[in-house]
Amino acid sequence: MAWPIAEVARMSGVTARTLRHYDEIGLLPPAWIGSNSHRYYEERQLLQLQQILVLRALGVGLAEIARIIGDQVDELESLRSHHRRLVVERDRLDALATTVSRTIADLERSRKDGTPMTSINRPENLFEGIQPADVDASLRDFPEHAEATRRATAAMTPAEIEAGQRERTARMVRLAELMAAGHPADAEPVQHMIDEEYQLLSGLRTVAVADYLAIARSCTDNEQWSAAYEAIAAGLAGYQRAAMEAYAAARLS
Amino acid sequence: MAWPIAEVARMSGVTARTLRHYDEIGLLPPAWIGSNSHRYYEERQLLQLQQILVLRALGVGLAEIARIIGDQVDELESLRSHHRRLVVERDRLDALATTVSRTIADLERSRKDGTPMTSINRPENLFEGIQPADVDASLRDFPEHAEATRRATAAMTPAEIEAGQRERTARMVRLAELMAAGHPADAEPVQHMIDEEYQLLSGLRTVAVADYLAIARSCTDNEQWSAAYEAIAAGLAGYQRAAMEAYAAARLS
DNA sequence: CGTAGGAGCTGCCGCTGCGGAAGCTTCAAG
DNA sequence: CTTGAAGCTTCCGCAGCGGCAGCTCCTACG
Repeated sequence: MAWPIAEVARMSGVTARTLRHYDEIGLLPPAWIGSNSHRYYEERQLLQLQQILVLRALGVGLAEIARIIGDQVDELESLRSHHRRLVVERDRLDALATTVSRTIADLERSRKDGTPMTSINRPENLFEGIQPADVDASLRDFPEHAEATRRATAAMTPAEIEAGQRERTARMVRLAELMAAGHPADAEPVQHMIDEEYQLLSGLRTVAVADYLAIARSCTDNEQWSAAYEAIAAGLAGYQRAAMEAYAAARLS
Repeated sequence: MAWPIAEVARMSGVTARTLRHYDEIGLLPPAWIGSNSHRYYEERQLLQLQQILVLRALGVGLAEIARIIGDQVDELESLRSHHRRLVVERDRLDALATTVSRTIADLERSRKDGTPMTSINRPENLFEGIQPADVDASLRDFPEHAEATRRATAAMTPAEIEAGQRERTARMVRLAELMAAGHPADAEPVQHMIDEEYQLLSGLRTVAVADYLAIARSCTDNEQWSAAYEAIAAGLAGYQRAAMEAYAAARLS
């Protein structure tokens, strides 16, 4: 008992184009191919198609589905990791929605009052503030770490160093957005970012709590650093310091 | 005061590639282009870039950002609609995560007990159940609506009719998934789907509450219909009927 | 017996938002 | 004079198909 492609399409609710696509990527080849090169599917293929559709409805990617079908991985295990991804993505959207609604409220307020909004990233300041050199220059305040850092950066390609710099800048901008959105320094999304930073930092060098707090102080006290932060948004240096101190108090023994 | 592309990249935290891309799609052309065809950006462009990055961080698509920048639409209004999209997507992921975790629990249980799971979509039944003809045949039960429906379908192209059939099938499969996931018939996700169905139906023909309830009864009482439902999953016909009746009770005056 | 229509096929372009790399020019420094 | 850095354009790739063009093949109808 074999069915042509259009029949299968009608039965399963997907288009024939999709079935051809699944054949093309090797996810679901037909049972056999007629002399006129028409695709014919049998029960086994339909069963697999149903499994594919269920997993797809659960948001699992086709590549992942292919691995599950091929029995190379455990369905339960893969569903569990997929669930984790779903929850993370949901939380991200949730935080995003919160930020957006706060932005909307701010905009409405500033339209009514004429109050200007917190301005992020005046670029002329950005230009003055974030010179690549100042990251290195700031190391002078931590001579005992300079050596470790130098060794770490020496092992990196220029491209990696570039990328690191970009990421630091982007991170500061994101932090400024959170600040502008009205999150207090100890709010969850902020602390989540600070945690990421801490993980990166502790990957680079061993960092004691006292050292970490010293770095936090430098955000406002070190001229180069605070200039870089303030160039992005007024008050950002103090905000970063407060966030780091809250992080140390809450999560570092 | 003009900055070359790499400088802007370092300042803003995006790559030069991204800036070129934004130029390419017309989102952010540079202030001017040098005789060596190098791109140079000035303050105005940097300010726009910051606006772009903020909106992008809020998850707004580049096309939408372009319209906002071009002042063709109101930023507030567009943010509001974006917020709605975000919430919808978040809720979708939330429901998905719930379903996945339920699926995981079911799988774990059936592995321990050897209890079989609710089976969706045995395809051989699907084949018997969902013949395109039966949708038309079922109209015999509603002669007073047959004419209206015939007129509506006559105005559609064959491709649209095809698509409609596929969508109905896909909808039934989704409903079966919700049922298998353990949602009661009056649960929110189920009722949401039923509402979509109702909107589609009332777009096709005027439908009174009594008629709607008659249709609900047909799900189990009409042989063709119930066969189609049961072919997808055991108990689906009764589930659909219960969901429709709950919908009528809750939302139709 | 010719032809029209319908169902199938292959193959290519399009969407989003870039990343990555090849292969070229141009400019300043050693 | 040569090297290196920085810029450029152009193309391929990613997920998951949708939608077209242009071909073949089979059946039914006049």
